[in-house]
Amino acid sequence: MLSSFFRHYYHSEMAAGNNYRVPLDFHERDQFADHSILELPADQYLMFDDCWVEEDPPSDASGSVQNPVYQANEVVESGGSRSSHPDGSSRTRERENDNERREVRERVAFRTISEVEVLDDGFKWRKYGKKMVKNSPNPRNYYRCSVDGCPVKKRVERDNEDPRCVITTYEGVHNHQSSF
DNA sequence: CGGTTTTGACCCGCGC
DNA sequence: GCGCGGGTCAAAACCG
Repeated sequence: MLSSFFRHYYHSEMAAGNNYRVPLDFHERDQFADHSILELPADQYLMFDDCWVEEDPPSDASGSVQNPVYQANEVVESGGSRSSHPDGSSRTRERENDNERREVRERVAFRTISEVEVLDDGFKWRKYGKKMVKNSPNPRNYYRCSVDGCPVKKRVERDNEDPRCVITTYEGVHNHQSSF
């Protein structure tokens, strides 16, 4: 399940007064351009359906929660069954037997209005690559969680159209706590 | 000195 | 097979 780092991400960003736009159904596409985008004001919380159940539940979510949003797909192992998805917002991609290449892979992408490219989300990241992307003057940066054995990766790039935005994509689930 | 960044090379899947 | 796009490796440079 998506875990606490998303929350940290949001909290830190909200503290900074930023707005979010969350792409839906992200994992189906390769480009961001086609995504349907949900915008939310900085004072609203997001909730990824089952994601923040573990540790410190909803003291914060209590209020208005906007529904959201996004949840990525195939998962597995380790968390045990994923709950089926409530509102049909997410894709269920039935890949029938995909050759057991099941790694834990969950992906979430955020588009954030921010001057800074790397936002502090409570985790330590080590950069391992940088690429120029097609149709964009901006490079894309690849990061891996510094904690050893942790499979989480993230990629950061500045939005092509609307350079005020930074697109951050997280992939995977941390196997440890954040440093907060 | 240990961890991180940099950066070109490499690798892999896909379409032609 | 080849080229292209996207993702990763790894060695050297860098930095606290």
